[in-house]
Amino acid sequence: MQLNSEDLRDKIKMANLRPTRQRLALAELLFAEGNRHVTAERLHNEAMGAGVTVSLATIYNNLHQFTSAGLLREVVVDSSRSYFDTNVSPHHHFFHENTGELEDIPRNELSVDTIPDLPEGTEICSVDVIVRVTDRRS
Amino acid sequence: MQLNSEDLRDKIKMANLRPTRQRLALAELLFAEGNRHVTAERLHNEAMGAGVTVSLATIYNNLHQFTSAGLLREVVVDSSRSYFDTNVSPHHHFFHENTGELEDIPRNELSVDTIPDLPEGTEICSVDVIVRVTDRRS
DNA sequence: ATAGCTGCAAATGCTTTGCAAGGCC
DNA sequence: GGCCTTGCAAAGCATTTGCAGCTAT
Repeated sequence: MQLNSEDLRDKIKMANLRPTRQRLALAELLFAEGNRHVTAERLHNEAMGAGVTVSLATIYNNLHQFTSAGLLREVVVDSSRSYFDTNVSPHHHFFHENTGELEDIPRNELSVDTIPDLPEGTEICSVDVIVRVTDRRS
Repeated sequence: MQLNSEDLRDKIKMANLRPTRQRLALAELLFAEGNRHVTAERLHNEAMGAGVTVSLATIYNNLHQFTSAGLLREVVVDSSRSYFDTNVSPHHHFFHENTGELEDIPRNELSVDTIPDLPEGTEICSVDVIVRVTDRRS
């Protein structure tokens, strides 16, 4: 999944968002190649490193706008940080407790077999599985 | 699982913690009857309501001490709040997105069947499944 | 032109910390 | 007495908000 500037522009337009300088730069970092899992802070650092001037507030704005548009998915793994995943298809995660890194579990490698009876009057919104791992002998 | 004051005192002593007034009161609220899922704020409110003077800092101290002692388990479901579960045996959860309520999934009603290949050099720390539900038609 | 974006700084909300006073053994 | 606990207020952090100025269309 390799996207060029044109593709990114389209992707943003289809989400009814304006292709501003900052937004394009963030989209580039997020979607240009393969799947990514980022925190707001990390993305901010990357943007700065890439010579793009973006404020942290704008990072948050855009991450949430992308999420609303279905271009990103928010993953809750750590109560102190928010992670955003560029892979929006249903799948689960490994979370490295040591490094704070998030990694996809290939779709075919994990599935939830029995679906429990739901509480009265509710419907499933999503099923999230997080396999927390640590370095061996730590 | 009905515990009286003596049982609670023992439980606390076994965790190498002192049975102070606040700690006993919190243990009472948490462990006296059945399983519970609480946030620090909720527990604080309950304590106040029960006429027990406890500061929020002490609530956090004790929740973490109980957690370290294996009497509680922290569950990450919402990036803005921490939940503590009095059920420390392995099990999964329903999370009501509307109410912020956490509920156990009976052990036999959900299991993860295929275990994925772990990343190199890591070992499983825990497997957390959260079934997020919303009220029907919301 | 105008509706949407952006940056900054201030505000927020949950959680943690520092430290003096108090309580358990 | 000594050490663990507590409470308060202040600090910390990630995230959000208000608002004036900027920018796509």
